[in-house]
Amino acid sequence: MTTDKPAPAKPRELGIAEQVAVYQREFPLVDPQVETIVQTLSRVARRMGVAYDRQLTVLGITSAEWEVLKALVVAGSPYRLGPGELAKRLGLTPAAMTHRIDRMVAEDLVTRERDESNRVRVIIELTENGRDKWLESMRMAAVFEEELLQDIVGEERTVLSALLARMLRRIEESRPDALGRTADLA
Amino acid sequence: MTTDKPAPAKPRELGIAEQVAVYQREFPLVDPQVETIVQTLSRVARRMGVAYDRQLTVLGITSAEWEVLKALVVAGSPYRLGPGELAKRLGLTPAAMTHRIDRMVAEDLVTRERDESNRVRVIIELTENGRDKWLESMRMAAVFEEELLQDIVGEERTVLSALLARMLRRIEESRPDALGRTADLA
DNA sequence: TCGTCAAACTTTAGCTCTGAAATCTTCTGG
DNA sequence: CCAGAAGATTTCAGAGCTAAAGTTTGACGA
Repeated sequence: MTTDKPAPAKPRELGIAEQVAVYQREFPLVDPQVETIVQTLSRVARRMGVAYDRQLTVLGITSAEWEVLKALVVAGSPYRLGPGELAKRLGLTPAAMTHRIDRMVAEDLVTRERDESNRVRVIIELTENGRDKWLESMRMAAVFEEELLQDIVGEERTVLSALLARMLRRIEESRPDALGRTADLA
Repeated sequence: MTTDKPAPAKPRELGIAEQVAVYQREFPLVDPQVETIVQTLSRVARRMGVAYDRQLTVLGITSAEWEVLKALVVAGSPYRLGPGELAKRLGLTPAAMTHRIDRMVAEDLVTRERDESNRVRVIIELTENGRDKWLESMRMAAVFEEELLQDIVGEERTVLSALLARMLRRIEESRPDALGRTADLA
């Protein structure tokens, strides 16, 4: 999910086929089929991000805030986590988490209170409003996603799912430094 | 392509199946198959972005800079564009473009000179170094992408390509406001 | 009972990237 | 020759983030 909201001007973009043709022109080694798949997948993901952001804007929250809501929902009832734990799960520093929580408390998305059993700790808890926002975001996303897959029907969905899963497995099973290591690096 | 470089801590993440199971638990209306496809696609795209960023780091450039290099390469030889035109193509304000170009000139990725035939205009031109960096980024990306698709062979690539293209078409052909419009919005 | 240390969060300072608006330079048309 | 438009840059301000210092609270050995 992308993070920016203000769009100063919409960027011009080539179609996939044109884009791949340009890459071939400037870098003849590319495999057109591979490049087409990769470009299409990236672009679909980007468009999805834009759509989600627009939906969140309707709800009056940012994608950064949505990530926190999601982490709390995923944690399950009673939807509580400490700032440090949230920071770990979101890949942020504790400082950034503090600021993000500040905003979210002000917007009544979460509450912040000290843990009375161990007063060093702080408990961040989802509010009713915060949970409602998350549920509504899921409702909107479900509508969007069903429309996105409208032309992919029946068995095709199984096929698509399996192919994507294989791509993901290929990335995840490689050690991070192994993937994309170029033997012919300048 | 994501924009951040410094990773303060790697976020914890559930597997796709677990993630979908959690969503089902908290929001029973989700279609597990749709959600699996969407989550997998998003995650593959995210991993790709991380991989590209790592490669660019090796080259010593940021993804913001890479976008400028790409725009110039796409424009074709002699790889020249004005700041205003670049800003339009990247979806930035001219001010942001000026700053970005400042950095890139300092790093010998592009040159900035006034157009002698119309001295209001400025010409940004790719340097040899800038072009080399872009070519090298393509070389690394090609290796990575081929590995990414290693388990998808022969006819499967055609199928995957077609399915993704259908998804993209579904997004692009909808008017922006139509996609994901929720009739049951609170 | 203390004193010291560690843990968890917050605060502060500084950085990068961006947009809006003002400014500067140069060209063009009457 | 001047008014105004076009194009780029400068200035100012805001959002987010990190690193490092600071604060509060709990744990533990002497």
